[in-house]
Amino acid sequence: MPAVTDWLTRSNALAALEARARERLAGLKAIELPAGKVLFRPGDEVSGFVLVVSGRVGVYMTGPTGREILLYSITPGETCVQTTLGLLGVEDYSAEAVAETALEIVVIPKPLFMDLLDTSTAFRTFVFHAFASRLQSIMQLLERLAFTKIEERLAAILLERCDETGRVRNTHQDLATAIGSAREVVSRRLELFGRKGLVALERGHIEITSKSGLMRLIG
Amino acid sequence: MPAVTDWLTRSNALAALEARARERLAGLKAIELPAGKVLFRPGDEVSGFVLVVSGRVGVYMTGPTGREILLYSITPGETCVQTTLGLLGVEDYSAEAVAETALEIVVIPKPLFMDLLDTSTAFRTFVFHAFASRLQSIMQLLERLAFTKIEERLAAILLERCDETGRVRNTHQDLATAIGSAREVVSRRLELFGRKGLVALERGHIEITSKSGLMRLIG
DNA sequence: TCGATTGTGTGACCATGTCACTGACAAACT
DNA sequence: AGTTTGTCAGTGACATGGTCACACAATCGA
Repeated sequence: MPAVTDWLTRSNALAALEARARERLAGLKAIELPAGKVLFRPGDEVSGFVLVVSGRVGVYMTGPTGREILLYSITPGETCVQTTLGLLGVEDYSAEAVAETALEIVVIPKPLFMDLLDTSTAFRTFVFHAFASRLQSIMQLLERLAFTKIEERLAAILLERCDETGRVRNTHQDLATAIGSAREVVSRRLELFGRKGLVALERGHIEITSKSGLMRLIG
Repeated sequence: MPAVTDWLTRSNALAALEARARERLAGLKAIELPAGKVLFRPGDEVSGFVLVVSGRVGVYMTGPTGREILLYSITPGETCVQTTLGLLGVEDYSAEAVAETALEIVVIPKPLFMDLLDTSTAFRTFVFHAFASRLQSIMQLLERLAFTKIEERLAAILLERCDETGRVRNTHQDLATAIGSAREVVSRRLELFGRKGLVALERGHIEITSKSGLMRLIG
């Protein structure tokens, strides 16, 4: 068990919080979770409002054939709207949240959450914005899924996920999930990219050899 | 200009509103709009919170090829989350809202909206629930788009949109938009349904001849 | 070292979206 | 009535993408 962390101070998401609300939250400890831990599955009971302090969570939807789509990632300072939906009494649906790195999270128990919503303007604003921007991002995902070609989505995700040296530490399957496609499709398209000299393929990762070439594919 | 309507009384969405908040809203008049009116387009300024009192609004997203998807419909007592996003300062994206029938709407000006959010628990709850259930429905749409076959989506929309006698007063294009597909695809699939004896095709509408047959396709 | 697991490559096939048409029908106009 | 115009539906050809069924190579544990 870690020492009580100063998550409230570190979390700039709640920086604007009033002193009174701050006091109420001060007692909560951040919980540490290992990478790979499943935060919730379809049908789970929701016990509180989840705030990610450090690390990254992926929220996935799985189809009947086993194909998966990454709905969104939760980064530090963000919350899991899925659980918020549950707290507000909306039935949930089939999505799964997985810790993609080691995590520190804070769980605000439902009664405290409800109380803060009523009493803290800053907290309310925070929750509203979280909702709004998540809705926004889901709509963008929908738009990409419905209207954008694989080639473009793939190029975009490669550029998004590469490090400074241009290396993308993802398997083809990871990339396929991220863009809502199938592994085989990604493999084939990557091979094409390879033949065009845009990338070099290795087992488990990809080297981008022409960033500008990929960027041209996005427009 | 219609007489001041009693929209607040008629709208059971805000039935639980406190007396004080009710007073603030009492001065607002419902606005009547004709069918076909475009409520907003991408890039429009948002002046207030929109509540539909009667009629139905369709919110569509259009792709570069001209293909359209119905994101959701707004029915009486519901709000347009798109405008709410705007009010909360989230940039909006390319969606369009069209009156599908004649409408009565109420627009709560931004300052009053903000004030109600701060002072009325019931109003806040209403807005939160609106957000939550819209997010929910958008996710379901995403799920259908990503994982469900045309046949199933088409059968579902036919059953959803038929009247008591089994007639669906929609063109193939309407149905295609509703399920996020293309007109030609819907035409072909409908012809197949016809050959199987599930529907009879006419110009401008469709007669369902075997409800149970369509239901079997959904599962 | 020997499986077992994981990541990738491939071919075949089906479902769907797109393009480019055609014709059928209905409302409006002369 | 005939003509025009616009909407709606049917169709063939083709490209893209998802699914299935494999093969094979790299990696990792026991």
